[in-house]
Amino acid sequence: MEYSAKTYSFFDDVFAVVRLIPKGRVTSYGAIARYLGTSGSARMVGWAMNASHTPKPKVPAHRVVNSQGLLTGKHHFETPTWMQELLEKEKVKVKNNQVVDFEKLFWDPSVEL
DNA sequence: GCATTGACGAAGG
DNA sequence: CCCTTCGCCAATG
Repeated sequence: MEYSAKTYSFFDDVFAVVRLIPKGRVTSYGAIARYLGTSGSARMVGWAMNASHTPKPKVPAHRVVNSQGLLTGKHHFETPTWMQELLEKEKVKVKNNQVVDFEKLFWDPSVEL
Protein backbone atom coordinates (compact mmCIF):
# COMPACT_ATOMS: atom_id res chain seq x y z
CA MET A 1 0.00 0.00 0.00
CA GLU A 2 1.52 3.25 -1.11
CA TYR A 3 0.89 6.41 0.82
CA SER A 4 1.03 8.39 -2.40
CA ALA A 5 -1.50 11.15 -2.19
CA LYS A 6 -4.77 9.54 -3.25
CA THR A 7 -3.97 6.02 -2.31
CA TYR A 8 -4.76 6.79 1.30
CA SER A 9 -8.13 5.27 0.56
CA PHE A 10 -11.03 5.01 2.91
CA PHE A 11 -9.32 2.01 4.40
CA ASP A 12 -7.57 4.21 6.89
CA ASP A 13 -10.77 6.11 7.50
CA VAL A 14 -12.67 2.94 8.11
CA PHE A 15 -9.98 1.66 10.43
CA ALA A 16 -9.93 4.96 12.29
CA VAL A 17 -13.66 4.91 12.85
CA VAL A 18 -13.76 1.29 13.87
CA ARG A 19 -11.00 1.87 16.35
CA LEU A 20 -13.10 4.66 17.86
CA ILE A 21 -15.95 2.34 18.63
CA PRO A 22 -16.30 2.32 22.40
CA LYS A 23 -15.70 -0.98 24.10
CA GLY A 24 -18.88 -2.87 24.60
CA ARG A 25 -20.59 -1.10 21.74
CA VAL A 26 -21.19 -2.13 18.14
CA THR A 27 -21.99 -0.50 14.85
CA SER A 28 -22.90 -1.52 11.35
CA TYR A 29 -21.10 -1.37 8.03
CA GLY A 30 -23.78 0.88 6.65
CA ALA A 31 -23.41 3.37 9.50
CA ILE A 32 -19.69 3.62 8.91
CA ALA A 33 -20.20 3.96 5.18
CA ARG A 34 -22.69 6.71 5.78
CA TYR A 35 -20.35 8.52 8.10
CA LEU A 36 -17.54 8.39 5.55
CA GLY A 37 -19.81 9.75 2.89
CA THR A 38 -19.69 6.53 0.94
CA SER A 39 -23.24 5.78 1.95
CA GLY A 40 -24.79 3.16 -0.24
CA SER A 41 -21.51 1.40 -0.61
CA ALA A 42 -21.50 -0.41 2.68
CA ARG A 43 -19.88 -3.27 0.81
CA MET A 44 -16.71 -1.24 0.52
CA VAL A 45 -16.60 -0.93 4.27
CA GLY A 46 -17.03 -4.64 4.66
CA TRP A 47 -14.51 -5.19 1.95
CA ALA A 48 -12.09 -2.86 3.71
CA MET A 49 -12.44 -4.96 6.81
CA ASN A 50 -10.96 -7.74 4.82
CA ALA A 51 -7.67 -6.01 5.51
CA SER A 52 -8.53 -5.13 9.09
CA HIS A 53 -5.81 -7.46 10.29
CA THR A 54 -3.17 -5.81 8.09
CA PRO A 55 -2.23 -2.68 10.09
CA LYS A 56 -0.27 -3.11 13.27
CA PRO A 57 -2.95 -2.11 15.74
CA LYS A 58 -5.46 -4.55 14.41
CA VAL A 59 -8.93 -3.17 14.03
CA PRO A 60 -11.62 -4.41 16.41
CA ALA A 61 -13.69 -5.67 13.54
CA HIS A 62 -15.71 -7.77 15.92
CA ARG A 63 -17.52 -4.60 16.93
CA VAL A 64 -18.80 -4.20 13.42
CA VAL A 65 -21.81 -6.21 12.41
CA ASN A 66 -24.41 -5.87 9.72
CA SER A 67 -27.57 -3.80 10.05
CA GLN A 68 -29.37 -6.70 11.66
CA GLY A 69 -26.78 -7.10 14.36
CA LEU A 70 -25.70 -10.38 12.87
CA LEU A 71 -22.10 -11.53 13.08
CA THR A 72 -21.81 -12.05 9.38
CA GLY A 73 -18.07 -11.64 9.33
CA LYS A 74 -17.27 -14.26 11.92
CA HIS A 75 -15.90 -16.60 9.28
CA HIS A 76 -13.10 -14.18 8.56
CA PHE A 77 -11.67 -14.44 12.02
CA GLU A 78 -9.13 -16.92 13.20
CA THR A 79 -11.90 -19.18 14.30
CA PRO A 80 -15.63 -19.04 13.54
CA THR A 81 -16.34 -18.43 17.21
CA TRP A 82 -13.59 -15.94 17.91
CA MET A 83 -15.69 -12.93 17.03
CA GLN A 84 -18.43 -13.88 19.44
CA GLU A 85 -15.95 -14.60 22.17
CA LEU A 86 -14.35 -11.20 21.73
CA LEU A 87 -17.73 -9.53 21.99
CA GLU A 88 -18.67 -11.48 25.08
CA LYS A 89 -15.39 -10.43 26.62
CA GLU A 90 -16.64 -6.87 26.28
CA LYS A 91 -19.90 -7.74 27.95
CA VAL A 92 -21.72 -7.83 24.65
CA LYS A 93 -24.11 -10.72 24.65
CA VAL A 94 -24.44 -12.72 21.51
CA LYS A 95 -27.31 -15.07 20.92
CA ASN A 96 -27.67 -17.22 17.88
CA ASN A 97 -25.13 -15.25 15.88
CA GLN A 98 -26.84 -12.03 16.77
CA VAL A 99 -25.95 -9.18 19.14
CA VAL A 100 -28.44 -8.98 21.99
CA ASP A 101 -29.90 -5.52 22.52
CA PHE A 102 -28.31 -4.46 19.29
CA GLU A 103 -30.34 -1.29 19.16
CA LYS A 104 -29.16 -0.24 22.60
CA LEU A 105 -25.53 -1.08 21.96
CA PHE A 106 -25.55 0.44 18.53
CA TRP A 107 -22.97 3.17 18.10
CA ASP A 108 -23.54 5.49 15.17
CA PRO A 109 -20.41 7.51 14.26
CA SER A 110 -22.44 10.10 12.41
CA VAL A 111 -24.31 10.72 15.65
CA GLU A 112 -21.89 9.95 18.46
CA LEU A 113 -18.87 11.37 16.72
C1' DG B 1 -10.69 -5.07 -20.44
C1' DC B 2 -14.78 -7.83 -19.28
C1' DA B 3 -16.84 -10.94 -15.75
C1' DT B 4 -17.21 -12.37 -11.11
C1' DT B 5 -17.26 -11.70 -6.29
C1' DG B 6 -18.02 -9.61 -1.70
C1' DA B 7 -17.58 -9.15 6.33
C1' DC B 8 -23.97 -4.81 2.97
C1' DG B 9 -28.59 -2.78 2.68
C1' DA B 10 -32.96 -1.52 1.15
C1' DA B 11 -36.84 -2.55 -1.62
C1' DG B 12 -40.03 -5.57 -3.98
C1' DG B 13 -42.72 -9.94 -4.78
C1' DC C 1 -42.96 -13.18 6.62
C1' DC C 2 -39.37 -15.43 3.54
C1' DC C 3 -36.93 -15.05 -0.56
C1' DT C 4 -35.16 -12.67 -4.66
C1' DT C 5 -33.35 -8.69 -7.09
C1' DC C 6 -30.84 -4.61 -7.52
C1' DG C 7 -27.53 -0.96 -6.48
C1' DC C 8 -22.84 0.31 -4.84
C1' DC C 9 -17.69 0.39 -5.81
C1' DA C 10 -13.29 -1.73 -5.69
C1' DA C 11 -10.34 -5.80 -6.22
C1' DT C 12 -9.23 -10.00 -8.44
C1' DG C 13 -9.20 -13.61 -12.07
